[in-house]
Amino acid sequence: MYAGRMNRTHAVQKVPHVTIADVAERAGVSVGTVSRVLNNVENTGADVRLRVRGAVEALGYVPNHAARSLKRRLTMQIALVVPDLGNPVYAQMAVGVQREAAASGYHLTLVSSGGDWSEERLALQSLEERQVDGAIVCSLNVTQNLVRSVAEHASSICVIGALPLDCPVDNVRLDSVRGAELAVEHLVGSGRRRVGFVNGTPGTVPHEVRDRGYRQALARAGIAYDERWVASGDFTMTGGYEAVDRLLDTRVPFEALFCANDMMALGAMRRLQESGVSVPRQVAVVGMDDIEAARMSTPTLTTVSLLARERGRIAGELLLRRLSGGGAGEPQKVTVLPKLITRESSAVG
Amino acid sequence: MYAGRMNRTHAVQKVPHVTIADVAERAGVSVGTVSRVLNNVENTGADVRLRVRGAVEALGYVPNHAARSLKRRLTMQIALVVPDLGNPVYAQMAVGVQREAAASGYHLTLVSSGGDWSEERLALQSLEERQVDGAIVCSLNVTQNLVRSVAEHASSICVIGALPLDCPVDNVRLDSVRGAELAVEHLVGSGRRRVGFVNGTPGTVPHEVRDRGYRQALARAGIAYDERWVASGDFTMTGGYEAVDRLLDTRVPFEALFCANDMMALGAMRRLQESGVSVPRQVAVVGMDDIEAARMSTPTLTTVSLLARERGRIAGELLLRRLSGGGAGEPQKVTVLPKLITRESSAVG
DNA sequence: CTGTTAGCGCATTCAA
DNA sequence: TTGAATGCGCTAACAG
Repeated sequence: MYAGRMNRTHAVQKVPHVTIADVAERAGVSVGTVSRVLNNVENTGADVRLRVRGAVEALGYVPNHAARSLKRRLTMQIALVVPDLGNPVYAQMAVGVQREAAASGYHLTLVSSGGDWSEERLALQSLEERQVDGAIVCSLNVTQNLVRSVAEHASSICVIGALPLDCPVDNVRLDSVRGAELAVEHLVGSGRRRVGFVNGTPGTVPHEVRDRGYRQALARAGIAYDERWVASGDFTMTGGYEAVDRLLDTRVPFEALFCANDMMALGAMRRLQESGVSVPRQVAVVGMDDIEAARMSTPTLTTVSLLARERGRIAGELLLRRLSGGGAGEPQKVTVLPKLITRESSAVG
Repeated sequence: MYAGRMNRTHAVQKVPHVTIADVAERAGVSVGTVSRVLNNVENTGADVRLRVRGAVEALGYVPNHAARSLKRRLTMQIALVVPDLGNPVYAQMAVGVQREAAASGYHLTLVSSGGDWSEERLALQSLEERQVDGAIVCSLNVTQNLVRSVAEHASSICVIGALPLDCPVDNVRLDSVRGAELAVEHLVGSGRRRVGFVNGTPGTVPHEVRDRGYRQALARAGIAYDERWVASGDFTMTGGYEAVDRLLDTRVPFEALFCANDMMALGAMRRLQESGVSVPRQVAVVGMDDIEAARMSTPTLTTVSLLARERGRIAGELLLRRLSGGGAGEPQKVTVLPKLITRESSAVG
């Protein structure tokens, strides 16, 4: 029956919120003056300024964000919507955006949509609620309508990734076809002409894109496309492992291997090594993504970085520029070129 | 001289903000009623409810977050402060918090402090500005004073990691000593008694902690501590590689190796394999962290997970519970036990 | 059950 | 240069 005294020990003592009015009183000026001093606006008398600053200090005044937002119609917050924060790619993207935002005094709100389209909708709604001044959306599910509806609300928005044509919003995209080309060109450039290819899940966009890059690079090098060099995995390590299994079965020799992503490349290398095939001496391998594991495998994996952090940084830059410009201006489109990162798995000799 | 027409094509057409008053007028009711309907509060007439909902729909009304926050003194936002979002550990932590927050209708603001203490200060300030209702701080720099000052502002806060004694805030910590013990126990349990140890940078807390776990586990197994089994790296892959170099030089045989983190374990395995030592047949290896690369190495790496996501989840849970409880109640302390994840690098036989 | 009204804390207009 | 007054959009307390 001692319940009456429970939870009292550390009870929160409500610190009476000190407002701009308290500061004004203490400094012997009006609230308007305090506001002006705090925002360094208009000419304010040196003495008054000092008294106000003193009162702020003494009272421990700290401005109320909600009130300021309500009045200014600015939250100084932007949102980033990604499918899955747990995926290192998106985590890196978040870092890029965060840095850029922080540098401009903005805070970042993160929404991990889980690929769920209703979650995305929800996130964009918070934008409409003016909980944030703008948003960066990275998702495969951004439909034209979705973006349109938001854009019409006069909100600033930037999309990372593919976008339906004719969407009047800022956009950062990636030339992934060029990425695949870079990989193959690198392999061919080191004198290996029989270049195998482990692509991802057939029917997906990434599959399509990498296929195009692979074919174009070969064509440009004057090498005929041979489908016996090509196998498909499901973007997992096991998928890569088994794809090489099949490639090996055909007994068609190859001296290089381009894999649609690093995980499959790692699986592929494992399979090759288990067959006694030396990487890179007998077969050079190149992956795509530049995941952390690529730096730690044996041998370390040559790969094509898709520059997630950089794309995040650019998206942040575009969005912030738009915000500072009042939302006006032509939609900006930026295309980022992937970058080849050379490591041991494709070394020559 | 056509500047006058520049940037006009896509000029933002300010959609006149539709407010609760507009809805009220359209529905033929008062603003109070609209507010009640929107918040499902008190009994409202079915017909009125319908008319209001209709008006909301027709006008495309969306509540203004700032105004609501100002009035309710609640932002429905919480913050997470981590040293570096780019570090997968913290990214995972963020995922844990985010999930928990989203489930309760809260948004997550992320602050990557870069280990910079002033950044942390800044983050906590946004807390004081009532930009967020509460914060989770994960950092080595949380000083007692810092936490105290914030706690006094009646804000809810939860710290992940070590905390000065007597800090009256919620706290989630990790029993890392036990983590090291788990690793060594696993090794010893598989019949290997000569357990080498690659520790991290001497003089750091993680070094201290793992050392303790290593010694305790050995002692408990009745194995004498032998310093010739121990080397130190700097938590990098190269560090692990070179540490094994030294271990090999001493020519003191060992049949198992515990490494203070996965990166060093990967480096260690590489060095062992280059010396023709088979892992796990001749030497079993266990790391710590469970980074992505641990699942992709050859052999895959047995490791001790520090459960970052889980800690984030728990921290979120504690914070949200406190928020819903009005901030009152005893500070909660939760200790998470690391988890052994068995893979190929420590297989028996 | 619903309408009216008074602020929440601040920025900003208009006077002085 | 400064003070007074108004309202941002919404919730909640009070009347009816």
